[in-house]
Amino acid sequence: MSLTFDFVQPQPEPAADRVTLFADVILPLPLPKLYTYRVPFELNDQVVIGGRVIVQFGAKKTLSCIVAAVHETPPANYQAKYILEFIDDAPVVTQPQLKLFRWMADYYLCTLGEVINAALPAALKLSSESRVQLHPAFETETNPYPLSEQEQKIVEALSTGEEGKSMTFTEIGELLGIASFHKYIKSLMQKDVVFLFEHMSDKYSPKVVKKVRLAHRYVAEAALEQLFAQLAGKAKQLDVLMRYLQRVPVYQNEHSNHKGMEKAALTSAPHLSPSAVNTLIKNGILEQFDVIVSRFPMEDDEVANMHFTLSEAQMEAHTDIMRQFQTQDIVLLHGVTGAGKTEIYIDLIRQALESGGQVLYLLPEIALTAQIVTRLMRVFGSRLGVYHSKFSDNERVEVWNGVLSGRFQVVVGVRSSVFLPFDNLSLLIVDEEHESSYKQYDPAPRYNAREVALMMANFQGAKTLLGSATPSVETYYQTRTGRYGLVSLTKRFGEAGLPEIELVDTRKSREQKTMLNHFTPELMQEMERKLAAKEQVILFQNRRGYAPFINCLDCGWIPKCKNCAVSLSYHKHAHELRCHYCGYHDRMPVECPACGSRNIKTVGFGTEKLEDDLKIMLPEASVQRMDLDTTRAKNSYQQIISDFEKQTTNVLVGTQMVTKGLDFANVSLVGIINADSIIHYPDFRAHERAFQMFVQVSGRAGRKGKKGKVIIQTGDPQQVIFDKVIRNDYLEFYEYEILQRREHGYPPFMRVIRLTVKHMDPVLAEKAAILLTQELVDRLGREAVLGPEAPYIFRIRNFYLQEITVKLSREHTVVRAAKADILESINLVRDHKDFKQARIAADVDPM
DNA sequence: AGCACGCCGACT
DNA sequence: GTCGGCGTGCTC
Repeated sequence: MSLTFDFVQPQPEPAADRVTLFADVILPLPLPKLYTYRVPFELNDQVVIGGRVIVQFGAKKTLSCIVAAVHETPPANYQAKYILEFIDDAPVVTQPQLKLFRWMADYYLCTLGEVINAALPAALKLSSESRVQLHPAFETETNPYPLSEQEQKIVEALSTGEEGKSMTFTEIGELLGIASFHKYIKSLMQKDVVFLFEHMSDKYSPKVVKKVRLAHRYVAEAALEQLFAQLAGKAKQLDVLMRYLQRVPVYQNEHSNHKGMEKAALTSAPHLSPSAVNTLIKNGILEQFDVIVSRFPMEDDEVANMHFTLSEAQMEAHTDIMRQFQTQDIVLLHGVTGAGKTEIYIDLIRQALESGGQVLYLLPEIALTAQIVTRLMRVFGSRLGVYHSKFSDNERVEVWNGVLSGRFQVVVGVRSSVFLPFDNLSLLIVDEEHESSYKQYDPAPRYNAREVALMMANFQGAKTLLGSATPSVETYYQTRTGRYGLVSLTKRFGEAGLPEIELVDTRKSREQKTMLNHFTPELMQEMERKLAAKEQVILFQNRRGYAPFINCLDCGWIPKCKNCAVSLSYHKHAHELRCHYCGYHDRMPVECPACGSRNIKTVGFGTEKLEDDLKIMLPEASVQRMDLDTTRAKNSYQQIISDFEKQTTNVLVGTQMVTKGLDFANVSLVGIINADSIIHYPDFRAHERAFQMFVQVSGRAGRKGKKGKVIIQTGDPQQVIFDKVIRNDYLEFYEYEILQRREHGYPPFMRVIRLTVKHMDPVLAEKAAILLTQELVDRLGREAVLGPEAPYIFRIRNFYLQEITVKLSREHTVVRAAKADILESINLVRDHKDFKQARIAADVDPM
């Protein structure tokens, strides 16, 4: 039910001997502290910690917020306002959540309001909107003021329909078809024709299905016979009626009529006339009624508890994990791609459920596919909730409420599912734990879901299994220190051997002029061979668009984004130049705006160009591209995957999206088109990321017994990292990388906090950053602070950037004290009169 | 985050 | 002379 309500008036002053309660509320705003409101005495028993209340904040705003605490201490320096309304009689945010959210705000240097804002599905955040209603005293006949045509329209709309009808501003805008209608409302208010009031509404609306059933008086057999006689000659209506009786056995069981059937099953049936259905309803033969249904329809647990057997290696790993859980809260399952980690997870989840606890299974967004959901559904049936970013708000609220009510005991979800109201978590699984997409980069809270989930597991006493074929250096280090357990699964499931990896030197090919567009002859030949054998190919290129920039060959002109310090990428399909940082786009010029030349060339290449080239070079093959641009729509991602699965497409070209979790049995070749751009990235994690990407994408080659092949194109095959990729030697990579980290003082040995100063004015950005650095150095010491420095892309969305990196020892007390110092320094700069417009963001553990 | 209060340019 | 720009401060 969509609950709507208007505000109650503030309560009168309570008598002195009565208990006066105050509630500290979390406003969904980036404010550093909680605000204290007074509970109207009559409603004392309605305050619920974790429940939503409505308050007036400032002169105009009415907001819904969460009660964080209730107490009897009146604020010393100000008069608390009254809470206007209580929405929930049970917590929407539970105590364990509040504890976790506080930890998040603290750890990630943001406000509780920001955490709440990210946590609550938008549909749980009430919005206030102004509504317009006809003044009760208004009558058209007695109205002394003349009304304009537009005003007349508004009055008409408000007086049609039931008494006291109201409209929102948006509705009025739609009615008049113009944006600037406020003047008419203002004028109508002055003439006492309408008045305004504030109205809050829950945005969640349950899903309703229209059903039909036979009107009661026809249910008896005799009455039915009579009805048939009555409808004789009305063939279409009789058809509908027959179909209804076929589906609902009214003859055999009169009670079955009560539930009826879905109206859509009649109106959209191929041989039935929708208008005949409506005629039957109009004539009172069928009656229509609404039923509230779940957005996650689940027949029953028939499908559930499907069993499968683990392989011997999986069994062993499973036993080992359970054994380690006896002494260890966190275990890393290091299993090569295709080793069958998912079956182990499923078995552990089943076990956890049997003991009565909740389970959270975290996956990166691109790995949470229909494949995995279907698989889990078959085992866990209606106990499984799915939390995905492409879900609508209403769907998210249903998952949220389902966890609260206990309907969903297992949730498989993406990053944001760490916000769900678990209170009895017994198992946490973080698959692909090394994934950087677990980290939210912008806006605040800049949290890492893996770390938040680990903290939640810690608070609730749950065991955690981290899974990866290429664990993050930080996580693997913890297994070395003994803080995490370790289980390794090194054999691929079902006899599939590891792919053969070949390095191909693009520099040599270029010198010999044997390159075919961006393909070496080796890769080209291999592709042709595989396609001839009716096998599939995946090509990985970590850059979308057609070309990263275009260039006038006569005057050297390169189009740049007007908001950011980057060149514009050329997107051929849209025939546009686009900025990948702010979304700015412009038509592709026919001639150079600087010199008028038509001699404009594209430079470099992205997925779109590869796709284009391949369509010409391999005319027989069907080529599909998978990147941010081709997967924006809700189902396009799934469509691309299923086309590839069905082998409608032979070659899949894509960005990082193709590296994750896709299991295609027929892929025998993976090509990495430009390995160098991934390795040479100005960041301490560049090698780790490169290693992970290469190994993950290689894992796409060869499954179900077929040995796959991987071709890596590089200008420098001698780089150390390749050697480890080729031998798929994670350990060796780790040993090499951990030395670098120790030597240069990076995680896991040191903790990094990145501060970014943004300002529209480049000079002020730099000055603010220098001041911030000075403050930090004063508090933390010179050696802890690096920068300030303008990043490689020094301007984004018209803001000039400056970065400061703080490195801290990992000791808890040090970090805690340092964070207080950092906050103090930031506030100092913020309060400085010259830097009022500077924006400062802190990113704890950046990735 | 909004929104109000407060000081400097282009208009009736 | 005013209307309105957005810069700064506050919201229990």
